[in-house]
Amino acid sequence: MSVNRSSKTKTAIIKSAMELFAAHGYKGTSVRKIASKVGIRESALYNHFKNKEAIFLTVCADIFTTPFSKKNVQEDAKKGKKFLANFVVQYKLVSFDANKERLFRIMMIELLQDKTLRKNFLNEFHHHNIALLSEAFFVMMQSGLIRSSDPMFTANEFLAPLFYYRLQITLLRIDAEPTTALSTLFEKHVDFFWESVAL
Amino acid sequence: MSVNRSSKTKTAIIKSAMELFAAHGYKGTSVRKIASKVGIRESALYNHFKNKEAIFLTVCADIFTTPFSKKNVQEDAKKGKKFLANFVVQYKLVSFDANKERLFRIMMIELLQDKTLRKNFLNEFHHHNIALLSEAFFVMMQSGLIRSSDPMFTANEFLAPLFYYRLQITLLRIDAEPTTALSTLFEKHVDFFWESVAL
DNA sequence: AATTTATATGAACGGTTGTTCTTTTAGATA
DNA sequence: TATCTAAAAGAACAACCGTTCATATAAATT
Repeated sequence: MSVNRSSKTKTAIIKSAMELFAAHGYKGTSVRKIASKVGIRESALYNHFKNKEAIFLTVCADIFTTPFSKKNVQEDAKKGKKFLANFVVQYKLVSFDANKERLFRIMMIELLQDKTLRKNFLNEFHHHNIALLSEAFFVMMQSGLIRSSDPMFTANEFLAPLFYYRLQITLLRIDAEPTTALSTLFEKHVDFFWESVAL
Repeated sequence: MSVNRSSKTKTAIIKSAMELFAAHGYKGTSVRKIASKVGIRESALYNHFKNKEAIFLTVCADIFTTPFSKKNVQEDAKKGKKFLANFVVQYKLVSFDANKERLFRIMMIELLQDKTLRKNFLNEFHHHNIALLSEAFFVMMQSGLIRSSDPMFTANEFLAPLFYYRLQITLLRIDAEPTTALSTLFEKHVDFFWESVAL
């Protein structure tokens, strides 16, 4: 099948493009540099993608896919601290995943320039997590596990440090600097947070 | 004095350049667009600045100037919650200052692409605040105002949400969306945090 | 008022950008 | 093996980039 060769270079294009976009952003990445990295000419790219933006959109396709499902939140939240610990473990895994990290870099670079990305960040990334955590905290409050308060605000206070630590890790890893000191922050955050809300 | 006319256009260049850099980043801002916004030709820019980078560096000159001085921390920290409330008030003022907001946007856009900026962010922005807060929390712990813990970690937990809220405000304001819901988060954070650490 | 000095203009440069086109090449089909 | 098809190459394009330079202009100095 001719599909094989075609899809093979298409995959190579996406891979190379992702690395370049993550390093230099959309404007800083030219179609020639992508093609060169793949090992083909720039004109050959157009056999696989309509234009540069199409490449970018394909690269960014699952930039907001999240491991956090709303499924079973009502039940899982009753586990209290264990629920939060599990949430943080998954958040940490994503933070240290090479591919997810590249997408995170792209997101942070384009976040302030691309309105669509910005909207998706707030909806898919922020609000999704806040909604999930809010629901969980609401359950915990009703179950008497934590002290009563505004669940959404509690969710914000819990999520914010995770994002900040992830950003720091990303920044350090760009320059290949060690992140060992930061990796324990996630678990410490759960302990600190739980101590402050638990009844 | 000829200085007058010169410095007038130089100021205009910096102003226009800052707005464009904040909106479209370094690569997305051309010297022609800066000149056009000022109302002069691109060649005239070079009478005031050596090159594009010199304009950018001038714009970014006080990107990391902070209202938080280490002066009197030892004494002020003894006020406990009031110290934190004051810190947050200043942080909030900076977040809603139009000029500081533009610089913050530029910083966030270039942070993942410009190594120097990244280094300065970690040193001047992050570590500076963490050092200041660490010192304050250490004093509070010794004074018996808050429960003993790692001061630096406590500082991280206190600072992280502030940054996250500021980022959200920035993102919303780019699209001219209301930020009223977010403006109260700063004060709520102080209350929430103090309740979790106070003895 | 005449001269000097600094700022603005307009054209031009070499280079890069995204994209399109025709031609060549290589793999799949018959 | 001959034919068809899809991917690659190579050249070219118009537009834009940062920067330079000779020239014109307006302001400041004498």
